[in-house]
Amino acid sequence: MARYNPKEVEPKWRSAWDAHGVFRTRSPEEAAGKPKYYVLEMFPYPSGNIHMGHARNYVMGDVVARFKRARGFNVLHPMGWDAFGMPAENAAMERGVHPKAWTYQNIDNMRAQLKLLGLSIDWSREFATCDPDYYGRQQAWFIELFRQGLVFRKESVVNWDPVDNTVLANEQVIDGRGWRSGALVEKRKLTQWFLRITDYADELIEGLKGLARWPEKVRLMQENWIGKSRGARVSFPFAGHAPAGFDKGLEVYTTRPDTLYGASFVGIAADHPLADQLSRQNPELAAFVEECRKGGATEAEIETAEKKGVFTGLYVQHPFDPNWKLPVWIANFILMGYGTGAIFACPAHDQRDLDFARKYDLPVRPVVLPEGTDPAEFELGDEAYTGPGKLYNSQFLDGLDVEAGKAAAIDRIESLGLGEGATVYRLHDWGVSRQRYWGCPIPIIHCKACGPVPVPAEQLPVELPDDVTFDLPGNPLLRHPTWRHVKCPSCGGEAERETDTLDTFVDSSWYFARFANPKAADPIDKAAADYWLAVDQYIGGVEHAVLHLLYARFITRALTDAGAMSVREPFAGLFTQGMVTHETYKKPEGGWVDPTQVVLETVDGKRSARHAETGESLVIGDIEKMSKSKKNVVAPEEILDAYGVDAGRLFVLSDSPPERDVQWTSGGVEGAWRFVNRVWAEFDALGEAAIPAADEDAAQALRRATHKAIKAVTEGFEGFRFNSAIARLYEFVNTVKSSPVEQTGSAARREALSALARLVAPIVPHLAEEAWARMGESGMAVDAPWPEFDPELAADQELVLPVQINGKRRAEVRVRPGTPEAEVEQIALSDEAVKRHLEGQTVRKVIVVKDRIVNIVAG
RNA sequence: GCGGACGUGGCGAAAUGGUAGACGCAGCGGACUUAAAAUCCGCUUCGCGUAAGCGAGUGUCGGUUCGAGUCCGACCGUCCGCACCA
Repeated sequence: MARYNPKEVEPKWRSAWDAHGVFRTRSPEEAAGKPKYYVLEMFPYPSGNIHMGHARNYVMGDVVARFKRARGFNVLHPMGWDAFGMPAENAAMERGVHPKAWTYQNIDNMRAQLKLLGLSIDWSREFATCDPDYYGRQQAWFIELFRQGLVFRKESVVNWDPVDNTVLANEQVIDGRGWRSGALVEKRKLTQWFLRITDYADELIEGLKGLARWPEKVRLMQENWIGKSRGARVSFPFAGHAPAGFDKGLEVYTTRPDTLYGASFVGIAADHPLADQLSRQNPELAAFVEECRKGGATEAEIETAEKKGVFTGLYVQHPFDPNWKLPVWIANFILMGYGTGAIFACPAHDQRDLDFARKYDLPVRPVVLPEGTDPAEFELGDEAYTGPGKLYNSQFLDGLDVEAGKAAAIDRIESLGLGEGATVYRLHDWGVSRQRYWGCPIPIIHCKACGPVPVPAEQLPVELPDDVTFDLPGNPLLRHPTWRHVKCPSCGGEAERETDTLDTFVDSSWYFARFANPKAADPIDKAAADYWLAVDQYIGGVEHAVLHLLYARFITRALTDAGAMSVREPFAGLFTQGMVTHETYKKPEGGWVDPTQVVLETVDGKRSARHAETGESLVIGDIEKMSKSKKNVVAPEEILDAYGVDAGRLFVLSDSPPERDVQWTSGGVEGAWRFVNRVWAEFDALGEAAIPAADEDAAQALRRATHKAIKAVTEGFEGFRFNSAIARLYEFVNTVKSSPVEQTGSAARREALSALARLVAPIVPHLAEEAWARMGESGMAVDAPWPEFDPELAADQELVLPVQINGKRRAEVRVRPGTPEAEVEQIALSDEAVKRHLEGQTVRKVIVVKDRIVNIVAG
């Protein structure tokens, strides 16, 4: 009996899988009749190394892929690299390596690391988004969308990251800081390329309803992000002379047109064009606008920020009453980026408006009366009333409830020609221009005569030049001596290439479709995409809940509408997995300590830590996501080296539900390693032939345990409850081990082990192969069909039913499954312990839940 | 402020409204060993009790139910997302 040696076993089986090409994806024809299943994990950025978080993500996907394979699905499980982006340029600037060399080197390194994990990936489909083969196709569809008007150019105020020297999308600004650099974002005016995601805003919200296998949380986050609101645009005509460009009045957006008769003033954002215009003549206004700009909508200072404003001196007319004049204020709480950047204020029914009105002593006029309130007694303190009620003080709206009032007000506004009902989104069009080198060149040529002209198809891909320098800040493409100087494809005149590159989120918004046929001449092979898409199970971190997952849904729709494929939702099932965390350790005087340097002890239930070398006692810190800065990182290689891949794969799945964070502990991985050995020991002890067991009852019990385990584990994998499935496997192994069926060659035992080898295969595939071979099976475990259970054997033959008296468990009775209620009642009532507890009481009622429980109500 | 999730032993966690704590970690006891490691066996929610057993127990308070960790309401706490969104 030899101890299981993963260092020999694991590479052997990986080679065998390779040699037999078992993970090569089968075409629909080859797979004849098998249903397809597309499993995909969010592809990694090639940062240089696979860390434990990657490992957990890819192992989860691999368990699904292997399980579905065994269950008879034709599986697609590919891998690629999200390879464009800033870190490559940072490396170039810091270390002088070329971004391309750095990236491909990292890919080679990480591919090798991933392969060590024994993943069932079809590596023949691999690509990186920085391959000209890939980004050239991206340029092709970009041009197609440009022709369709989904790509456009406009000057706008953009988020400028002063550290990365580039523009960021709204989605990439977090608390006013760049998502990658962490630098405070500045506002700049630039002409940029945009994708018209707002055209799909409604559809993107509607589509969420059909995504039954997405986490509710992610659907909500997307819905909130798109932020649809219904209301009205209303123009307030200027009283007297209208400022230049505002002949039609000042257009505001409101969701409460029913409260128009409660209007008190009209407010505009500090960066509203009108504020701009007025502050040029009025230093007081200019000073206020400047103050707002500085305070910025950046930080959490918003929370404490006081409502502030300044009167412009202008008045507008109320839309329903030309004689009613409302003052126009510039206010710091109005955002240019939402609606029209202008509002009408109804202080009685909006908290911000009320705060403002109280501060500047503006009128507060209630127009919504809560149910059952006397109009004479209804007064407002410091809290606006935003609830339901009947409109009053409102002329033609009097007596209507809020919803009817909105409709009536919109009707009137429309008939007066002053506006219309409108839907407004928080979502803005997606700015995709980045002033960076290491990205997909935007395939446009700017010609003074012809304007922006797409690069002709035969000139694609527009490749990045290799000879660039990173010694100066800014975009190296701008400094390249020749690259951008070209002839206009339209008129042949002197022209310039666009030097901006695409946001890397564009690269990742269609890669899943390219995997259907990564060698296709077209960006997307329609037949292949229609066969494989949607992705049946997508797995990744929740940090992409809005960014990547929203962009991918949008691009999929856009490309489908352009005829490239047929699917509208790219990801039918989404699973967001938790992170891998680790306890942190620090020196009393500060400074983090690597876990490998820490010795842990438990004395009288108290845990303590000390430094392995210096003996210095350490502080046990919080459990946090593994990160280099906290030094609480355990590299996958260390684990593979010590315990083998399988133990590592087992542990990352065993200790927590997959959607939750899992805490890495050395004890936990040792437990997984013990399990691997316990499983192997059973196979190692196996005899050759199948002979009848000596003990028929024990054999039957083992068979029952086997079929129960198959049922439970199968259900666990189906339901993404890997930790529960693993617990059932531990239980099963304990049962097999302690079963008195000691004849290692008995039929019942062989059946148990045959099932065990296949049940553990998705999680510990190398061990499963070794076990399968030990059993003398022909072929590999990876190709073996999933075990089926016999429902009769999986069911209990005898049940232990608890008997409760007044809800307290007092006894238990043994019955066969399916015993009729009346019979169970009799058995329960005649039980000695039950009788004892019922002494001196009358039985009022007996509830028997078949095969579950007996509850006797007595008193 | 708005929206959402969660709260169970020393720890990670299980429990279609039906025996709370499966499984694992840590701990304790034992076997094997000259010894240790490894391995194997047993115990391990808390309190009282030698034990059989009794009592308490899933953040707090209340409700629905024969029966609530699970459903409903209020509160407390933790985490996540959005945040002056008109």
